[in-house]
Amino acid sequence: MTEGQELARALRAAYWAMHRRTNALLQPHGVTADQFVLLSRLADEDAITQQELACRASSDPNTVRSMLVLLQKRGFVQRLQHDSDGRANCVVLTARGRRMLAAMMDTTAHCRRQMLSAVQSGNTKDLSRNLLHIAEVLTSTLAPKQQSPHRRRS
Amino acid sequence: MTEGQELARALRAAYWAMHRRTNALLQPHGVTADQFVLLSRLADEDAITQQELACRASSDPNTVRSMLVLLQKRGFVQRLQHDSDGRANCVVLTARGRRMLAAMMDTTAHCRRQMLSAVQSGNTKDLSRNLLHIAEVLTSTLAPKQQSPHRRRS
DNA sequence: CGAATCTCAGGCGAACTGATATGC
DNA sequence: CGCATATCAGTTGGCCTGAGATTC
Repeated sequence: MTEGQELARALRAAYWAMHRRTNALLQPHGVTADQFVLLSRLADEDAITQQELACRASSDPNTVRSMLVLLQKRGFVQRLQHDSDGRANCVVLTARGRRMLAAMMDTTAHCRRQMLSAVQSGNTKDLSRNLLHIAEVLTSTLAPKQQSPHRRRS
Repeated sequence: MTEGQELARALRAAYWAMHRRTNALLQPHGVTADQFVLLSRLADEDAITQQELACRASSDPNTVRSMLVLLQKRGFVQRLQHDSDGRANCVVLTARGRRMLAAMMDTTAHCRRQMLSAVQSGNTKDLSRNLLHIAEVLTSTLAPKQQSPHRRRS
């Protein structure tokens, strides 16, 4: 019965170790680990809405907005009007944002390599899939009525 | 080369899913997920120093202190003078703290079960070990000059 | 002496809540 | 109309830094 606790503890330990290490590595760049996550997720697929970005970055729309405002001031991202939906914004990486992201990727490459090498028998795919599955199970049951973590008037 | 990013992303997704879910479950108790972690780690081995507790909870001494002050006000923990070391405090769970912890454990039991069931082929031990190994690798190299911020000197 | 442990003050990024405006 | 997306204001818990006091 303590297996669940062990897993929870290990998950927390691994995440915070990664987070702290990334923050320390990125400090010279003047960017936080969470901002790095946003830029990184944004590079996967450009021109997505803030909500979509929040979903991919395991964050929420309000937090993403304030972070984007900051990143936009520094010229890393740009928010454009959506073509077909007047409500939405399209977030895109600027050329400067891409250069910065490349530099950050380089800085943190060794850290990622360390993480991969720490996995026994090298089945990192399994590890990632299991983690994603855990996330899936826990978020899908967050709001029984709807999946997205949005309020609903009762 | 993107495997490291996938792992990092999956790790973040799983952790935050767990954290948000736990926070939501514990909200009626008036306790946060991080406070739950502290009490839980404290139940493993009572009467440990704040620094040791910070290490086990993947946190830092300053944060642990402020959290303990809050938990002490509510009567969940007590901080006593260390027997042999005048500098250190011994943190112990009160009877009320143990009752609250038991209630919280009960509330979050289903969540932990969900996490375990989400792991394919049921090798949760491997998963936990891999995660702990990742944490170990990343923290041991955090400060090249001095080992981990709170490690016991042999 | 230096090193370790805790306390205290302060700042800050990020998560969260709630309300509002606007477009679907 | 309801619903969805984004903005804005404000609060909060927790992470972090740096200082100081005390003890080993």
